[in-house]
Amino acid sequence: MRYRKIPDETVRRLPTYLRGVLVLSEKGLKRVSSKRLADLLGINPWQIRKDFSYFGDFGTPGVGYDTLKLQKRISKILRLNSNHKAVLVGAGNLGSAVMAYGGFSRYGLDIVAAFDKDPKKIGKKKNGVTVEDVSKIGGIKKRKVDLGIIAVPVEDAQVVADDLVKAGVKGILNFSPRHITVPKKVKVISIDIAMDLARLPYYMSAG
Amino acid sequence: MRYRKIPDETVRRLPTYLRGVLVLSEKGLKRVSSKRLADLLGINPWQIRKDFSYFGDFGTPGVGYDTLKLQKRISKILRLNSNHKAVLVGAGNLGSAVMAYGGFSRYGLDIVAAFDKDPKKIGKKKNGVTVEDVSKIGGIKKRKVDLGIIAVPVEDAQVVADDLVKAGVKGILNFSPRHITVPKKVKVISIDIAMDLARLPYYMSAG
DNA sequence: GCATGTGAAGGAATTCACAGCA
DNA sequence: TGCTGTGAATTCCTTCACATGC
Repeated sequence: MRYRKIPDETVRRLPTYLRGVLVLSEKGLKRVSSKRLADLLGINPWQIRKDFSYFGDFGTPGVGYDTLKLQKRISKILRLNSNHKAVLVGAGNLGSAVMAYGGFSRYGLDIVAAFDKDPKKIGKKKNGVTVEDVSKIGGIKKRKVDLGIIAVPVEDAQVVADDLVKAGVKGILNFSPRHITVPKKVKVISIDIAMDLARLPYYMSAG
Repeated sequence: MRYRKIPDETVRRLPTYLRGVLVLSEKGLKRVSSKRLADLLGINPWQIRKDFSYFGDFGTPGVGYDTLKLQKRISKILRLNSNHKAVLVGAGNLGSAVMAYGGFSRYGLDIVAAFDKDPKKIGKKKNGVTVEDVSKIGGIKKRKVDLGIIAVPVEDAQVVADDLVKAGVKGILNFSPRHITVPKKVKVISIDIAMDLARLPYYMSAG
C-alpha cells in the first residue's frame, strides 16, 4: 500500500508524531516502536502503523522505526524541511503569548515580524522582534514570508486577512472567533479557544 | 431521524453553530436559514441541516430556524445552559491571554480562580482574579469548579493535571504540548498551537 | 518471538437528491 | 417557490487479524 494519497486525518496527526519523535530522539533514542510512540502520544499503535504505511515503509519488523529517518520523512511531507517565515498581526495578550511561545523554531517556523495598530505598542520589542505599524504590512513581500498569524480583535480579523493575502502570504493561522474568507489558494487554520472550552461540558459525566 | 445518537463530529461543530447563532441574534435576527448560517461559518448548508436533524426538528420549511430556539437547544445539548466554573493554572503569557480573552462568559463559562507557582505572580490581579499559590489548588474543591485550564510549561503539565483531578475537576483544556494522562471519567481537550501552525505548510501550494 | 505492514471488514461521516411542508 | 428533513449512496477513516520479515 505504498505511496498512496495521504488521508487528511493522517496529515492532522503528523505534527503530533513529529513532536513525539523529536522528544524521543532528544532523549537519545535511535529506535522507537509504534507501541512506545502510542503510549507517549495517546494514540493507538495500529493507527500509527497505518498512518506511517501511507508514505512508504521504513520500519524494521521486530525492531521498530529509526527515529532520525522518521523525523526527516515526516518533516519533508509536512514541508517543514525548509524554513518558513511567519508574521504575527496583533501584539496584544494573545499575540505576545504566541511570540513568547518559542516552540515553533524546532519545526522550522520563525516569526520574523510583528504588527499592531496601537501606537503605544509600535516600536516596542517583543521577543527580539520590533512591533511595526500594521499599515506597513505590505513591506513583508520582499521578506519572503509565507505564513501569517492573526491575533487581533474579531472585528479587524477579515481586514487583516485581506492584507496578509495581498502581502503574499500562503497560509494563515487564525485565532479570532470568526470564519475568514480568503482566495482558494490560501489555506486557513482557525483556533477558537472558547469553542474548545465550550465542548468540554458535553463530555463530562453528569453529576 | 429524531433523537439519535449525536455523532462526534457534529458535537465538534455545535459550539461553532452556537457562536453563529449568537452573532445573528445579537444583530436582531429572529430566523436564520441553513444557507445564511453556512455563509457566516464557512460550512455546507446540508451539513448544517443534517447536524440539526440529529436533535429533533425545529426548523420551518420555507422559512428557516428560530434563532432563540436554536440557541437554547444547542446550549442545552452542550450543557452550557447551567454555568460552569473554571480555574486557570499558569499565569504566564498564555495564561494571561486566556484570562484577558473574555469570550467565555457568553457560553456560561467563568474563570473563577488562577494559580501559579511563581512567587512574583502570586497575589497579583489578572482580570479581577487574584493569582494564588498553586500549592493551594486543593481549595477549589469547595468552590464547585468543574473545569481546569492548563497553561503551564510542558514539564509541569502532568503534575498540574493530577492536582486538578484530585481537586475534583471533570474536564481539562490543555495548552501544553504533550499528552496528559487522566482517569477515564475526566475529559481532556488539548490545543497545541505549534501543531496547527506546523500543519499549514503542507496545504500551501508549492512555489 | 517480536514488531511492522496491509488487505479486508467494519464503522462513521459527508454528500446527494428529493419528498414534503409553509 | 423556498427551505427543511432525511433515507440512500458515497466516501472516508478506523480497527482488526494475520502474513511477512528481522
